Amino acid sequence: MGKNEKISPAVIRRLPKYYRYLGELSKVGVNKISSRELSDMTGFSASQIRQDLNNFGGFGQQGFGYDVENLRNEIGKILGLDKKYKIIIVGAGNIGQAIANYTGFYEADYEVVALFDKNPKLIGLSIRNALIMDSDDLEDFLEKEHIDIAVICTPKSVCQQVAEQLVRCGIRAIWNFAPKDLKMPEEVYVENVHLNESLFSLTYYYNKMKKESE
Amino acid sequence: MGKNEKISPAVIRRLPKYYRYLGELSKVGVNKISSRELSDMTGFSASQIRQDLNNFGGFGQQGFGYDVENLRNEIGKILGLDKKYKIIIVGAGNIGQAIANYTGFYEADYEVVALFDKNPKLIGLSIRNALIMDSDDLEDFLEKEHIDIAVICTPKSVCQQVAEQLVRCGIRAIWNFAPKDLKMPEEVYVENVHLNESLFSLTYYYNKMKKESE
DNA sequence: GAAAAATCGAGAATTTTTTAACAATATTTT
DNA sequence: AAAATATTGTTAAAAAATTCTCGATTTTTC
Ligand SMILES: NC(=O)c1ccc[n+]([C@@H]2O[C@H](COP(=O)([O-])OP(=O)(O)OC[C@H]3O[C@@H](n4cnc5c(N)ncnc54)[C@H](O)[C@@H]3O)[C@@H](O)[C@H]2O)c1
Ligand SMILES: NC(=O)c1ccc[n+]([C@@H]2O[C@H](COP(=O)([O-])OP(=O)(O)OC[C@H]3O[C@@H](n4cnc5c(N)ncnc54)[C@H](O)[C@@H]3O)[C@@H](O)[C@H]2O)c1
Repeated sequence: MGKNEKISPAVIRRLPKYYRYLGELSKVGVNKISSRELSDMTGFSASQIRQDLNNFGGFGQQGFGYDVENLRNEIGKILGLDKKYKIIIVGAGNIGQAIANYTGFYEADYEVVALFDKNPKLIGLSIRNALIMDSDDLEDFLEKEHIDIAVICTPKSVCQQVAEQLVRCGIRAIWNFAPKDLKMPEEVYVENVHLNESLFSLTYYYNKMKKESE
Repeated sequence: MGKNEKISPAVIRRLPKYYRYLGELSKVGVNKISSRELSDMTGFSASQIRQDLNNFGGFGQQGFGYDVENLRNEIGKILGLDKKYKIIIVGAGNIGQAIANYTGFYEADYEVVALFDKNPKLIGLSIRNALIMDSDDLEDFLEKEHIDIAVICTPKSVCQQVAEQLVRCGIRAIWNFAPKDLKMPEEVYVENVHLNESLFSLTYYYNKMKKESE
């Protein structure tokens, strides 16, 4: 499937956006799209879009454009959205519950199988078919069930030790919401959602704009 | 304060990370740090750290390093974390409530002043001193109160119209959690938190690693 | 107190990413 | 059916980001 070269992270982060727009187009019955039109929608340059896609193979047709449904499927396959993923969430507080409650990852087949917490008041409750379990039972659970992705929603004070426990039990993909960089072995991929950093960037640009408009 | 050139977004996104590590160092009593040590902690190269900081002025001392507390303050000033910000949240569902409940933006002075929702069951409730108000009262509220940042936590179907309403009422900074790109005039800064895209990237790298380890 | 080591800041070199150019190919028009 | 138009894929050029190098300066060692 495509070329063997290393694909830059910037490319990978643009793919989900293409995928989303293609999904919207598909939904409203558009079945052909050019890189130029996609550029107008996404804000990325047409050239960049073509370049990005050609990292993985030629999905378009010269003189014509791209078939919306086909391109969407191809990008989905590249990202792995054609497969099913089982997820657990560790830390069933504000963020952990919000994610468990979320039904909008529909585009792909993600299933939150269980949550884990150490707070006895939460243990035993359910969120959309997923039970909140005692975090003491985490290791036993992971021995029995195959889980693809673990979401860390604990306080930052314990996120590193939780991550290490997860990795010991075979987890290789972590979605980390705690504001700390996990130190992990190479074979584990960590995707951080650092909301503080996002808000701080926003703050910088907010102030910059205010200054400029003075 | 520093030079007039345009600073790249990549630099701005690294500053909050430096700021966080410096805060941690400060807390444990370290008061001197070299770009080399900061490199070991953050994973960014020492050269890049020095280059980044020199966009804003020379905060270090040759042969010595950087004063932790001083550098942290300087980065804080660059980001604008020395000022106070009033925030409202539109959409008091899962994510909106999670953010309102969050006390971890402590590093700077952010205050969630109010939430807005159209669900009568939510209107009137309070989250940490912030009242959930009727979204019909949003415009009146914004006329009276000065708000710096609006957080959009509504379903994506209404996020564009909500954003337009906010901008009409003078909002210039939006933190958007809805999975859609807002079309906004130039003078409005939008910081997107697109969790779907983050999860899709994670999925790509998870699959890539699995393939490589086969 | 002189020599050695550490370190920043600045500019140069390198690498990576993005944009532009254009030949090849498909569609549409006349 | 020929000409005009549209559009991709690919290669080249340009721009941007990162890393390297090194002189200047401070601290540490002997
Ligand atoms: N809520 C937000 O808006 C927000 C924003 C930015 C970052 N974060 C980060 O996300 C994480 C979660 O935030 P939150 O607001 O949901 O916090 P929270 O306090 O609501 O939830 C944390 C949960 O983790 C549980 N927990 C603690 N130790 C545990 C352990 N060892 N094993 C399993 N569970 C454990 C707690 O019982 C609690 O239920 C934190 O690291 C926070 O800094 C949250
Ligand atoms: N929860 C998650 O984990 C998650 C993940 C990714 C993206 N998101 C996005 O974040 C947004 C919020 O998600 P959520 O899970 O909190 O949803 P939610 O349904 O829990 O909350 C949405 C809230 O918005 C309110 N609302 C609807 N229309 C409104 C309007 N016109 N004005 C004011 N309020 C209005 C609803 O009454 C509801 O309380 C959505 O766009 C969702 O796609 C959420």
